[in-house]
Amino acid sequence: MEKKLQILSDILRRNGYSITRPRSLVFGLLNDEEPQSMHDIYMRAKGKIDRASLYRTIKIFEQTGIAQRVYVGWKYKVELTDIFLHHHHHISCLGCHKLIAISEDEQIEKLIQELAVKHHVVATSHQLEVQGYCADCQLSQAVLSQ
Amino acid sequence: MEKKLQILSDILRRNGYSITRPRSLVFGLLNDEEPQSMHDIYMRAKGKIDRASLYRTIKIFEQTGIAQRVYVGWKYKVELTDIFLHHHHHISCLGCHKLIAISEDEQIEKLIQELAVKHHVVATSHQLEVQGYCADCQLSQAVLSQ
DNA sequence: ATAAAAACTGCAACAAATTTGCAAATTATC
DNA sequence: GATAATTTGCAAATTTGTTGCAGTTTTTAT
Repeated sequence: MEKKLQILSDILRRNGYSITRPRSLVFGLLNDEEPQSMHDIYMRAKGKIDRASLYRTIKIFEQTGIAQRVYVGWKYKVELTDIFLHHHHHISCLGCHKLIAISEDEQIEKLIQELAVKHHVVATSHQLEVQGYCADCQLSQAVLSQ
Repeated sequence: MEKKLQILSDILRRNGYSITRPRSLVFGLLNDEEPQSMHDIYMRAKGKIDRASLYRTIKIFEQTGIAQRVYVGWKYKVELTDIFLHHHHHISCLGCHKLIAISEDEQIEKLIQELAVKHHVVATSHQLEVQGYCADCQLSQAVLSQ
C-alpha cells in the first residue's frame, strides 16, 4: 500500500496536480475492492468528501491513467487501472446477470502489448468484458426457444 | 440488412418482447455507425421516438444481447453487439483523447472463445478497450517529466 | 518553519441523463 | 377483425454529473 501511494503521488505530481486528503481517500476506497459506482464510493466516504470533489477527483484519475470507468454488471463503475490492481476480466451472463471473474491471463496481456506496439502506443491499462450465457442459463435458453 | 432484422425479431420474440416500430427504428440507427451516445441516437431519430422509450429500448437490447453500453472516447455510448456488427476495438490516448481503431484481430477472438469454453460459457459478444499514450503524446509526456 | 501564491474543497445552484406511473396507441393472439 | 397483452408518449420525479465562487489546504520559495 505504501508503494501504491508513492506511485499515486508521482503520477499526480508529474501531471501538475497536488496530492490532497480527499484524493488519497478516494484512492484508498478504490484500492481494495471490485469496481464501484460513484454512489458506492460516495457512500463509503461517509461525508468525508463532497460529490463535486469526488467527480473532479475521478476525472483527474481518469485523465492521468490512475482509474478508469467501466460498464460492468449493468452499471457504470470506476476501478483503478492495472498499474495498481491485480486486475481480472469479467464475463457477464445475459440470462441471470451473474458475473464470472476471469483470472489474469498471460496470453491476453501479451496480445495487448503486441497490439500496442503495432500501433505505436504505450499501453497503460485495458479492460475486457465478455457477454454470454452461463451453463445454467444455456439450459433455460434452450427450453424457451423450443 | 434484411437478415439482421430477422435476427433482431427472433431474439426479441424468443425473449417475450414485441417487435415494434420504435424498436426497429433504434436498431436501424445503431446499425450503420460507430458507438453512439443516447443523445446522438435521440437526435438522429428526429422526434420519431420519445426519450423514455429510447431508454427502455436500449435496456431491452442490452438484456437480450442485441446491444451493449461502452465507455469509449471519454463518453458513455451504445453499440450493437458483434452478432450484428463487424466490430473492432479501440485504443484511447490518455494525452489527446484520440481514438485509434484496432481492426478485427483473429487472435483476440480465438482467445475469447477459449476463455468462454474454460468457464462453460457461450460467449455472444465482448469489448476490449485499451488506454495509453500515442506516439505524439509520448513526446510531450517525456518533456513534462524532465 | 513560515508567508505568499497556487491549487483544491465544499457548498449551492444548475444541467444532463435516466426512470416511473399512467392513459392512449400499437402489436399479438385467436 | 375483435380482444387481450404489450408498448408508447407524456409529464413529473430521480439520479448523475457540472459549475462558480468564497474559504481552506497544499505547494513553493524563502
